[in-house]
Amino acid sequence: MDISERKKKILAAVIEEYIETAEPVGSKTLAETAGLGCSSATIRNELAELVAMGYLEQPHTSAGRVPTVEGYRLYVNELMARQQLSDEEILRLTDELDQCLAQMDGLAADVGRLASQMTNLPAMAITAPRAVTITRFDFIYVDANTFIMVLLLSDSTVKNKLVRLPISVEQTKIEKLSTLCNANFTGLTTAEITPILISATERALDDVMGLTAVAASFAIEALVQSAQPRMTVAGQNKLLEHPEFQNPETAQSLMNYLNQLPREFPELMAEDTGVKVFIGPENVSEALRDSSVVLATYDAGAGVRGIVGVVGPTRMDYAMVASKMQMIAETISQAMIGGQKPPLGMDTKLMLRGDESHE
Amino acid sequence: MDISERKKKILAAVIEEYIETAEPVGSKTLAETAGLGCSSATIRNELAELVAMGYLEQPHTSAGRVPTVEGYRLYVNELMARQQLSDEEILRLTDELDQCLAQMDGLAADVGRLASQMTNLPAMAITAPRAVTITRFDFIYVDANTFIMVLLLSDSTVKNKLVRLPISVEQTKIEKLSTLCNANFTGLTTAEITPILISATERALDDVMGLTAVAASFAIEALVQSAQPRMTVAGQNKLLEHPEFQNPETAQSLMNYLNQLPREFPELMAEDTGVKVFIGPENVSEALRDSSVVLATYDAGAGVRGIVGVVGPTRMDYAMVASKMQMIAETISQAMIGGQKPPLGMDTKLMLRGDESHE
DNA sequence: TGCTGGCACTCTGTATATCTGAGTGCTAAT
DNA sequence: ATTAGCACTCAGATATACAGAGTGCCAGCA
Repeated sequence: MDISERKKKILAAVIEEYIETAEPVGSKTLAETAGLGCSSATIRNELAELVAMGYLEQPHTSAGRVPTVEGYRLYVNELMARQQLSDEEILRLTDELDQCLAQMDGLAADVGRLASQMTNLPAMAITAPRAVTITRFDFIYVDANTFIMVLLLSDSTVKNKLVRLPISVEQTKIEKLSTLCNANFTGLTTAEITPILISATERALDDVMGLTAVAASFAIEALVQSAQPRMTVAGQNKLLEHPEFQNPETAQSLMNYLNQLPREFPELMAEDTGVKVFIGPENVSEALRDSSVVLATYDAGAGVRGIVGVVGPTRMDYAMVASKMQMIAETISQAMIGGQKPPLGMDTKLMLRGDESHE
Repeated sequence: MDISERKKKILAAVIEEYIETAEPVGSKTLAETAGLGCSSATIRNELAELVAMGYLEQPHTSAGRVPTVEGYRLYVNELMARQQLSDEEILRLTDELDQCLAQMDGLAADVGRLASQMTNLPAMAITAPRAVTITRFDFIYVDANTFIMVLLLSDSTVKNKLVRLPISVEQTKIEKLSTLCNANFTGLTTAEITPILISATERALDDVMGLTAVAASFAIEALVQSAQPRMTVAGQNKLLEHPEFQNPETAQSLMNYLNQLPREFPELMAEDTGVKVFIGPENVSEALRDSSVVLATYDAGAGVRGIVGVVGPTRMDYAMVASKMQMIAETISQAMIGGQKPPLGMDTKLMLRGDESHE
């Protein structure tokens, strides 16, 4: 069955009104607010048909109409106008992002915080790094009992560790360790740094102090850590602001879910880019069946992908949320790919200076 | 006025009962459960006196009694028996701590998570580092356009940064930069690294590329970052489990407070060591007036102090919470001071190995 | 054929009245 | 001092009445 233009208009009006008020919306208010030139009776007829078509429903015989999942879905897919962000918002957004891009490590947390702040909803952020190897080992000899290990990873991040030894060791030994590590352990994945390889290295170094073991275990730790997606949840308090979570049980179950998310997030991992909206039961997880999730995927360069998303009531301002999430994702992608990786190297001001002097 | 032994017993019984049930407790239940050999009428008389003394109160004429702040205070100070932790709990605790001590950086977050988990309450953790200086600069030359800066700070942490240059630079230049930085910027606080000093260094290096600026700004950034206390909040979802936060508004205001805590936490900073209990209005912050806070201070070595605390209803199991917090604080202190700083260097297993070979 | 005004009907949420029971304070007896 | 007993109080639960928002449908109108 086809859906007429007017029905679409009415459906959109119902949804937008419901998003604002969280109350079932009736024919009368629609006739007054939405500017379609017809009376409440006509609208009632249309509403009845929209109910029959499955886009709306009534909580009970004499209440207004409430959107169904199908209604929201239609709205999100076809009807809603993606909101234009105000200049002020865009400014604020880029500003905040600049700050949080300053340190790569806190990225997940900061992006999440940002998304939560902008949408007034709880947000989660995941950075999903790809498999990584060690590009280069360096050992800085501090004193006879101390050296610093520095690892350059293939994704251009650097890890370090201060190592204190219970007994002294000569600098030449450390230098030899460096040569061996660079020869034996670079370019390898976690699995490829085998105990056999380690003990071979140990023999080559004539290592009685376990130096190789320190180096190797730190290398593996760094690789594992990099391979581990960082996940954070921010702004849980925002949940309680929405009337559908006034019931403490509902709120609690969702918060509990969010708090244990890190362990089972993979289901959320969208494969392709862009903004995705999951409405109510469209969510895989049981705990999200009464909520909606908006996810945006961003590209952090070097094949690294991240996800930032928010959770809220099915009645959420999809237009607003979706456009903000898209904006966040795009800005991050641009900053991290287009911007020649400012977070890793130097600040842009300096970059410019360098460019000028090169000119 | 003096408080008799029996009154103390009754007060403790009331509080313990109330902690369990969250309901005003009456004379009859008291006569039955608490094993003091007297009838409900006697207890009624005693209760009336306890009310007069300010340790208990009645929500209304014909309800049971509820502890007042003074009642809780007396209980916490004198009456409660610090709970003995079970072996299983101790084991679990030390186990978890071992894991989270592995990386210093996540310490605040992990300690918070741990405290929250063990007490079933929202927890916050703060690491408060003292002022720090740079002990040593190292520059690792990767290729003509890239080098890694490594800073060893006076608190034995290491910071690093990968620097990508828009134009090439010779290794000798980097080496000279290293010498100059070590000469000019080590041992200084943020304030002491002045623009004058920086530009002097710039001239000495004949620096047209802004290398000095990169180095200096990273140095300052590292110092500032170290000086910034790390604060986290964990387990906010636990809040909703307690009946006093069933009212969404109460819960929300407290959660909002917790979420913005990082900006105004200093008031919480207890000056001296040990476990502290703040009951209801004893808290400085308005938002905490209806809740209680239990704080434990731990010593992370090198003068670094941290705080871990939980927030909950005034009706909380002080005995349980206080002993667990104390345990957490003690374990961390021991691990970080007694244990020769395992988080910074090598794992203990290795340490032992080293010791043996030295023997 | 499609729109509209009108009317009877339905149903929830709120307000009001009633009831129940836990718990008290007090008094008189031990 | 302690206890048993009794009348009293008050919050919370249950039941009832009420108002209002919204519907469905019918009959009249363009």
